[in-house]
Amino acid sequence: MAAMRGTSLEICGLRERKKQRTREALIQAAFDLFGRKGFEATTIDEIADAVEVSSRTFFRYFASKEDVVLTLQEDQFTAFYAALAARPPDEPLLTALRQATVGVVRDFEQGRAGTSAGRFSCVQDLLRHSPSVLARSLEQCSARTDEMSQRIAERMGVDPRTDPRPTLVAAVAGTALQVAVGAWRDTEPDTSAADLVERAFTLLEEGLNYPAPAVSR
Amino acid sequence: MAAMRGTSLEICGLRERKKQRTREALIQAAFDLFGRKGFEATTIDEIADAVEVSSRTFFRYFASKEDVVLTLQEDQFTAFYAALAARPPDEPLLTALRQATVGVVRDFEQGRAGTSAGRFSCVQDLLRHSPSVLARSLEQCSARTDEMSQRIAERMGVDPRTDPRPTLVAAVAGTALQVAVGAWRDTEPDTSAADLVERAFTLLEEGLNYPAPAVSR
Amino acid sequence: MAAMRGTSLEICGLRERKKQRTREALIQAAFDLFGRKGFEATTIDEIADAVEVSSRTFFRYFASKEDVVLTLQEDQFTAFYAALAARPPDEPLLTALRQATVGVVRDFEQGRAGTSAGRFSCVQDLLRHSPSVLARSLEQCSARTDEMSQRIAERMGVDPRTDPRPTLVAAVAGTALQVAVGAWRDTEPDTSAADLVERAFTLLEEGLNYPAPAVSR
Amino acid sequence: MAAMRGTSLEICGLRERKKQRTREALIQAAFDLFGRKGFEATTIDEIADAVEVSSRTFFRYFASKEDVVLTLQEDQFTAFYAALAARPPDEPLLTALRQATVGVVRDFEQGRAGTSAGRFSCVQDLLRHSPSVLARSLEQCSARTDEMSQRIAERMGVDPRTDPRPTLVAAVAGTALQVAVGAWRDTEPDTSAADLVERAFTLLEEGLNYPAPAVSR
DNA sequence: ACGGACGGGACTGCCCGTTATT
DNA sequence: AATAACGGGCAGTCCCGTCCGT
Repeated sequence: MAAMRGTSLEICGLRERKKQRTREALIQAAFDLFGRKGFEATTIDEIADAVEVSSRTFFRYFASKEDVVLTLQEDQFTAFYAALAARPPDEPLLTALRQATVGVVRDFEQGRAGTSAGRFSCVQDLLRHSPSVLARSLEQCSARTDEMSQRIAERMGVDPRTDPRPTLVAAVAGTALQVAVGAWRDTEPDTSAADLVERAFTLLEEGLNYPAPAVSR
Repeated sequence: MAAMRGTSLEICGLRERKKQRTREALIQAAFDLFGRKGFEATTIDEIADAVEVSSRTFFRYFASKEDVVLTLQEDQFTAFYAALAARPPDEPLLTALRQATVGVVRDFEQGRAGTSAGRFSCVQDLLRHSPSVLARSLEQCSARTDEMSQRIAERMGVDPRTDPRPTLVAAVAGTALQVAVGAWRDTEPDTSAADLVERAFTLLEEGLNYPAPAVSR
Repeated sequence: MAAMRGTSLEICGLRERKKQRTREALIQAAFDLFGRKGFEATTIDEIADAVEVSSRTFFRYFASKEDVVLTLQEDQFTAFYAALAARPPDEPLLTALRQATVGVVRDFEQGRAGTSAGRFSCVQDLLRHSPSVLARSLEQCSARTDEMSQRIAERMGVDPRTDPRPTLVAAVAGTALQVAVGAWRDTEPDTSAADLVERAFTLLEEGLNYPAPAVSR
Repeated sequence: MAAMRGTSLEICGLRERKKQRTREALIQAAFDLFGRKGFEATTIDEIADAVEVSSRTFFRYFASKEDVVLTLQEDQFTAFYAALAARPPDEPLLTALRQATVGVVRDFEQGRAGTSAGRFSCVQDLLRHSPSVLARSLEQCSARTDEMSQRIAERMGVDPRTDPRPTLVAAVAGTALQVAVGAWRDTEPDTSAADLVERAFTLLEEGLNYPAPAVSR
């Protein structure tokens, strides 16, 4: 009666399909409105109206207005985990993180990563101009730090509950990414975000404990 | 009518004093209620009622409920800037940051840093249990990163607009602090937060690019 | 500085007057809509829209939709307590209750008892057709029964905690009133409710233990 | 497909039995939850969850949350009608009502009246602690007053549409019952409800128009 | 028959602009 | 002129009850 359920791509029921369509429509409508009127000026009722559902339904799909935006980050995290797992196990840690991160950023930047990729720069704009989105994004990132720590600990072959290094590396790597993306937003539009990310991780690899300048002043 | 306003220490007017008292009373009442009923369960009306002002007045002193909590962090940043400036100029960068940070944390932890210090652990509890407070705190921290970058750039003798390193170091140092405080919250109550902070910065100084384990499993 | 505040009639500020007007307008609009569409079918938004305030404002004046209706009962209770206290102390109990009740009903029925009186029959309809209003009304009445018992006990010169009679009389009198009003709703529009109430109380005074009919059928 | 459905006693099918079990389980779960958290605070979802059905299914059995509670009272009314019809026709009215009422209460109180009887005191607890349940119950009682009036009118040999007395007696008798049960809830657990009911009806029979105390205080 | 999705209404809290009061 | 009360609007939650696919 239930033939083969397992692959994540499987979209058997009529019902599931409708849900996916509603969800995607909400995201699309939200991004449209955000782009046109700004994030704070867009009300949830407007988003819901655009898709012709009730605002109540919006909340069945997203816990808050910010969550629509964060959907994209979810995908990025997922992609990152896959990329990290694909790195050769004998690579030094930060090198592997750099390679994985840069690869994911490049994919999203160039729209190679599915539906959500095309909204990469749009999300960056929102993060730039809407404090509450930024706040939620930061929150989500730190919430993900636990999972990141776990994966890094596995790579290092240590226990994250006793060794503080995985957690620290996870957090620092996340920060480096944020700094790089932040810098990217401040540059000309045609700069490659991936390049800036690569540079930031390279600095990390080289160490940050810069000596005081030889000639003081 | 406004004679000589300039020095920040000036607390001459009767009016200013009353404002300070109202402000402090609001903070005190807020922390009392937060401690007793939790952050989200406490309404602004309750805080205002406890001090016998209107809730509208609350908003003259704080932009939001979260801001009451973040008052403390302001003090910490201020203290940190002073501590960093006091480090000898020939110290390597991360070493100076470590010394400054550890000193500030130790002072607050031990209640040596004025009125707000005694609420250090209370704030940590709020950060732990109230997502919105955490979000605002993270937001505030990244907002402060610009100023941090500037100070670090001065120490390094470079221009933060062309050299990405100060910004990266500022962000990474902030992250290290957060990770350490986060770890501290998960330990027994009598652990020293300052010690954990020191350890995190020491790891940073040593570099994070750990090699892959010799025996691959 | 504050000249003579004490009388309940005092309505000095422009503000208070506006509040009273808003409140009264909400009540009026609510009753209009209830009358036209029924209680459940009327939404708070509609009431608020009719007065051109936000629905949020509605809730500043009434805790719930039902509370609009119960406003009237408050006035009736207050009037009744006054009327009962005014009866000569040597009147038999049910007689005093009858006189007080009939007086109050007559005043309300004829619109002599302030603004709310004109809505007497409308409230009765609501009580009849809207379960949730009835429920709240009954709740309010039972809450008031204690107070009624107390007043009756005082008149009887007994203690209501040991003597069951005051409570019984209070409840029975309330029931007689309800029955009379219920019968009145089923009659032609120009019947006097007060007359029916008077008749019901007279029956109570005469005793209800009717003998079986002499000729059984 | 539906073999022989006619007699109400017929409980042949496996399906019907399951339905009865579900229904009974819902009632039981509802009463448990009402007792523990109160009526209002209990949601239909919780009741449904406790029986492991969807809330949708709940609505297949009961039109609303209140209906669960009122199930029991239905049985009591039915029993009362039977008891009243069994009284000798030459008994005075209130006497007959007293005998019938006391008998029914005694049966339920002692669990002699089928499944629902065992929940008698449970329902009383609900009536005691949840005003809204009480309200609903009163509402149902008033709804039943019409039927009661009819039966009483038959006994009196009059027409209830022209003679107000049957309606008044029906309502007053219901009130007396309520007052008695209310008083019973406030006494020690082992008091007999039936005794209190008997006392209340006796007071009614004696008349309530107590003279003013000879010595006015 | 069942249950997930949905609609929609009640209600609350936060925050802010306007406006009356002192 | 300073202050706070009032009102508005939006986010967000909860719950009831229905529609429709399975």
